[in-house]
Amino acid sequence: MDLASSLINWYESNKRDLPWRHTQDPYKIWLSEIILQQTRVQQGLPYYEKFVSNFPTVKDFAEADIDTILHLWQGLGYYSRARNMHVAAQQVIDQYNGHFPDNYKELLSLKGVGNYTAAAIASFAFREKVATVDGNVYRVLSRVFNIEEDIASGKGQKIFTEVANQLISENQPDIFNQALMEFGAIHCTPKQPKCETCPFVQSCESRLHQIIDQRPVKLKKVKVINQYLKYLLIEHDGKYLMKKRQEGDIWAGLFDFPLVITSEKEQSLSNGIILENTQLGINTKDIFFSSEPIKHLLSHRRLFIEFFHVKLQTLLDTQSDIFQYRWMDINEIQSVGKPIILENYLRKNIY
DNA sequence: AATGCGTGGGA
DNA sequence: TTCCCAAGCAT
Repeated sequence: MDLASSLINWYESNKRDLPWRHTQDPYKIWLSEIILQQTRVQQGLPYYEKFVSNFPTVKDFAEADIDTILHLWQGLGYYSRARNMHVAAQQVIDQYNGHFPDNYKELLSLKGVGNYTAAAIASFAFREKVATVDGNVYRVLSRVFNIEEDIASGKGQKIFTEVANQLISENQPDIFNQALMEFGAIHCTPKQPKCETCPFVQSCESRLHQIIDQRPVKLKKVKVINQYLKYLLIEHDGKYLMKKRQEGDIWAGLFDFPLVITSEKEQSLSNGIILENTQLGINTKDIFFSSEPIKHLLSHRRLFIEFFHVKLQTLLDTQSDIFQYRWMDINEIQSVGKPIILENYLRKNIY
């Protein structure tokens, strides 16, 4: 039996029951694929349910307020996915008359839809014969065929895509795609793959050479930098000063408090530094409480975060609006998307 | 082509 | 604790 057939057999008796496998609605497939980018099923599942029930159709999604979408996305990370989805939903309404494009090529034109996601929607919603090449596929193929090419390079991605399209089942391309990814996700796992019960153990080339743990080859290493964030929780009359984060940095589109960022650990919080960072005339003597530093890890940064509570003696004379600051009460703060570290701190200390 | 973009879980 | 990562994409 060929690899595709064995894989499909394995899939039929081992697949997980996931909600997006019960629909052919391209909108719901798209939603699930975006949510699952760089995200585990367990983490993404509740978000998928939330979004489907809040926005049953692409039209609902397109007409929604971006702040509402980001609030629902809160905690899932990579927030550009949500912002891009909002744009893409409007593309579907405006350019495709509300009907999802039904082929790989046109799907690629949607914001936030790249090679993998376009192939996934084309395959699962429209049965187009195109291989879905994701991290699982890289891993399985690199092991079974002992492919040494770096999966992060353009050349590598081309090679793996060709191999996958070579292997894809003629009659059931969609099932084949699901099967290959599912096999990587729960059987041919990054660590401790279940080789003992693997249907391909006899022919797996990297297994034969005992180099499973060296596949796939991934050369790029992310550089992690330290940053020290000092948040100012400026309170007056039950409201706090906040502003929406702009594009070009982490948490774009989410709301947060005025803050001072330093790259040095032992930077004291002087009036000058606060003024320089926030443009606000806050005086350190108005700080009545400061928290212990909290460590927050991003894939590319190590953040050490402190919270400084400020009670204003007199209302700020600033024209806050020119810096896009807003006074927000607890209800408003709860209703907008914020970095998870803020949500956690607020739940513990303020709400 | 290389880099930036979150969060939570497991070894 | 630290590291690696989990169904990528835009620039």
